[in-house]
This record gives sequence, C-alpha cells and structure tokens, in this order.
Amino acid sequence: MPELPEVETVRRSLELHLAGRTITGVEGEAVKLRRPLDPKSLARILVGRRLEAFRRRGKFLLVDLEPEGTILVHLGMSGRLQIAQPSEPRLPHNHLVLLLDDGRELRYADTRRFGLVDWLAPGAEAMDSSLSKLGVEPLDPHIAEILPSLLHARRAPVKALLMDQRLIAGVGNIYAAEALWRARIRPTRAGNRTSLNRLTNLAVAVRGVLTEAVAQGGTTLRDYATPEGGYGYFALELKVYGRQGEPCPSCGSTLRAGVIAGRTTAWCPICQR
DNA sequence: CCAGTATCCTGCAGGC
DNA sequence: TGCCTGCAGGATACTG
Repeated sequence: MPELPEVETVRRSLELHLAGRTITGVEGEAVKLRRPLDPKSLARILVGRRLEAFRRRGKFLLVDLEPEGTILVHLGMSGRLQIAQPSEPRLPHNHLVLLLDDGRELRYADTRRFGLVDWLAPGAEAMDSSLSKLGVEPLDPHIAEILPSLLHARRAPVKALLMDQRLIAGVGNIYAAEALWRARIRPTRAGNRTSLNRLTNLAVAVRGVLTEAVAQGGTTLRDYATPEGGYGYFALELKVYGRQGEPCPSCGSTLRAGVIAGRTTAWCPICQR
C-alpha cells in the first residue's frame, strides 16, 4: 500500500497526536510478519517508555523512545496504524496494540503480513539489515544531482530502478509511474539508454510528485487511511496509474499497460519515449 | 555485481 | 449461487 507520501502522512499524524505519550501496556498475539512479531517480549521492553520523536527513512517509520531505543515499522502492502479509543472495534488482523497513558491505543494491523514491527536497541539502527541498504531520500534537495548518474549506470528499465530501494528510498509502483509520465520517459527504457538530462528531469519529477502527494495526504485506493481515520486525496491527481485504456491527460491517446519488474505499469505510448 | 523471477499472505473482483 | 483465477501502495531470496 504505502509509499513515501503515505508513510510521511502517518508520521506527521503520529507526531501531532502522540508525541510525549507513555506506553502503559502491549497487547497482541505472536505472528509471523516480514520479521517475527512477539508482543509479549516487546511488552517487557516497551512498557514505561515515552514516545519522543517520529522519523521516516524511505518507507520505514521510526519511533524514538525515551529513555532509549526505537520502534521500527514498515507497512508493507496492507499495513495500517490507527489511533483509537479502547471502545472502538479493532480492525481484522490487528496484530499489535500499544496502550497509552491517556487511555488511547496505537494499533498496528496488517492483513497480508508483508510489513514489520521491530525493536531497535541503541546503536542497532546503523546495522539494521533493511535500513542500512537504503539509497538516497527522494526529497533530498540534491536529488537532481545525485540520481541521474546512479540510474545512468544501470541497464535495467528506469521503472525498476526507481522502485529499487537501494538506489532511491520511498518510491513505489504508483509514484514511479506518475513521475515517468511527468518526465515523458517510457518506463521500459533502460537507465543507461536515457540521457543524463532526461534523468535529471526524472529526478525533479519524482520530487515534485512526492511533494504534491504529501500535501494531499497520500493516495487512498483501497485500505490506506491516516491514523485518525482520514484519507489521502492524491488519487484524484493520478494521471496514469491504474488508468490503462483511458485517454492520456496530455495528448488523448490511449494509455497502455505492461509488466515491468513484476509490477503492472501504465504509460502513454505517444508522450513517453 | 547485475537483472529477472518466484515467493511470502489475504481479500476481492470478474469470468464461467 | 459458487468456484477458480488473477491481481493488489512491497521486499527479498534465489537463479542464471
């Protein structure tokens, strides 16, 4: 589900509503997510700690605790974080609940279990097997200087490169398709067969589409919602994602679709070369 | 090292 | 009305 704009929206919501709260209890059953989740052992660590800061790295969310340590969260395809009152019914597949000192709960639900919740002890962040491999942040002010040479050195289709978290961290299937349409680059084009000029345009398009999506609260297609239960309105701005068969918003030709790196992608056969 | 494919899991839409 | 197939905002283990 969630790419950078959705994770950033969740981050801001948690920061606004939960900063300073203390964890008073942990509930949930052990379950195999991307990494094993064991609420009982988490409870021994987390109870009594305070939610101090909320950070994002790529599609990962990091919750810094006082006096020390960090909770690492990834939402995978179907993960959701929800701020709720105890009286509100829990979502299906609610795997973890943090009870807070003001009576509210922070709940993690993940239908498909491609996400993760993990505990990072002090110092563990730099060594983490997922975090340590992440590439540049797309909202980095220098992205237009950094990204072109990275992509130009590879033979894979640019669409696959944009979604490779080791190169650029936070872009997924929706925003890769949208950025390529904006930059007028065909998603099948190889990185090393795309000029540095055009790759610079692509980097600017990536930053632009992500910035606008964050401003709209992300993209709600199916189950994504903010922790307060709101939706992301960038779905209204999507030009090509999921629109195969419809007219290109720029030139009117019929958008086509294909599979690149195992993911369906739509593009305009006229605008995008 | 690089590129491409299979795999993890549940739910839902569409075809027969 | 079922039943079956394919597909979905992702990451990674594996193959060639």
